[in-house]
Amino acid sequence: MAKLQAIRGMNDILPDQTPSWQYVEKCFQAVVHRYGYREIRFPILEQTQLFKRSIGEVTDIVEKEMYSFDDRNGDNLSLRPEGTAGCVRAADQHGLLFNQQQRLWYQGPMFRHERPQKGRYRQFQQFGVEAFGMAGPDIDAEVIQVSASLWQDLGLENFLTLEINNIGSAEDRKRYAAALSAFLAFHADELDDDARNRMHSNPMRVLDSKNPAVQEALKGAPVLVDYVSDESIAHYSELKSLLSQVGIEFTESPRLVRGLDYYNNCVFEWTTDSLGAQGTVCGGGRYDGLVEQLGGKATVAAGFAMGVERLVLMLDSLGKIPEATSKVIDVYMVVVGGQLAGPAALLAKQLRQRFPEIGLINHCGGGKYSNQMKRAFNSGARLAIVLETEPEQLLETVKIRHLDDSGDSVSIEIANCGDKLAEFLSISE
RNA sequence: GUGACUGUAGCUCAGCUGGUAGAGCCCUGGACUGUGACUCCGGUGGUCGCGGGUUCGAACCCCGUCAGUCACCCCA
Repeated sequence: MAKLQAIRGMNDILPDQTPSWQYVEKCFQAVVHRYGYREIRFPILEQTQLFKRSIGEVTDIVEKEMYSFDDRNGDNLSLRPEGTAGCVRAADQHGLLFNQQQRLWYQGPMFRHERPQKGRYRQFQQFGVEAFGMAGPDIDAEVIQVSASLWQDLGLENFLTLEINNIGSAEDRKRYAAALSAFLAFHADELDDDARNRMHSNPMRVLDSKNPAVQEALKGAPVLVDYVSDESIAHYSELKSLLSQVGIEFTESPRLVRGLDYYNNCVFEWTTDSLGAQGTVCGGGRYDGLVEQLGGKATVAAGFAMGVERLVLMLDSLGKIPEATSKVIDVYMVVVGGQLAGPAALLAKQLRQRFPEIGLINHCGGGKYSNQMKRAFNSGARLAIVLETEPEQLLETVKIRHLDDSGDSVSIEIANCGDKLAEFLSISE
């Protein structure tokens, strides 16, 4: 029978890797806790309609990247390609939004059917925060600060740069898109196929084309800023002032356009050049119209999402994962001779009860002393407890050996094993 | 979705122009040694990603397919 393998772009995270992940998860949770955000969990599967109505019918994500299918009832469902839509749906459905302020965070797998490459997978993990019910630029600044705090904690602050832009209100963009669309149509023969396809359906996406010919043709194109309302501009400049006051550096990128339709006014991205082509580690912004668009009472909002794979990749390549995170156990028990299985299990039980915080592996499966000792060293444990007697003899003493360069060992009565362990591991009870 | 490269033991790889597969590491048994070592001897482990085709014969050629890597595209 052919061997089964994982689905393309869906990764197994093996024991050697999980410590890095746990490290990032712990940092993230510590940061959002400091800012008073509360965790929300919502399903991986939603009605396809939810994503169409929030992310946008003509976005790449909805058009060609969603995992959609009919379930047994004939309902069309999709694996979530991002978190915001589900978060809004859940929060609104349970009455968390109307006339309230909410600071929420979530974490979990997202799914997009893209061609996998470095930092881009079909199942990937996102962390995100969403803040509801706060209209001023102060919450925009706070959301950005949350992300900046995480970079600080992870030691990445020098490897990420913040880009921001003001994309105006939905109304502003509608007027601008019409003007841009007309401009592009006039210059259609200077564009490539991709740009021509989008010039009516989603003209703003043409702006960040990497094709030099297209960029050349865009010279003289209408500029979004000219279509943005005064109110929006005031909000944006206040945000910039706030960021400066808390010492967050940023660059303004007039071409920064988010790929999800629900964003408005201030949007931002954190990018790095240490990841190859997938430089965006975190992206977000305001989405004041989304709640109403999904059928709720109008509620302003802002948030971001970050890709955990990309963070872990960065941390690994930059050597920013502390070594201690992969430490698993403290003590390895070497058991020579099958007749000692009982006494070994009993001693291990007693030690685990007395020292619930330490990790102790009781060697199973037999094997000769030297091989067990090798495992003890490779396990990363600090101490080995050696159980060994002549056949037919009672086990009265055990040996505790330091697994460092000294290799020192002491022989002690089994009853005193716990005391000696506490001393060697500096455990105060 | 497009393109380039790749896919041989658990791991890293070799295998010349086609003749049914090797090395090192790992694991394991033993010898030696006051005992994670070194050295020596032995052992386990592969339907050569999968499926077709060409051939007397394919890991090596052809087609398809799956997966990996990177880039385009897109985004976290």
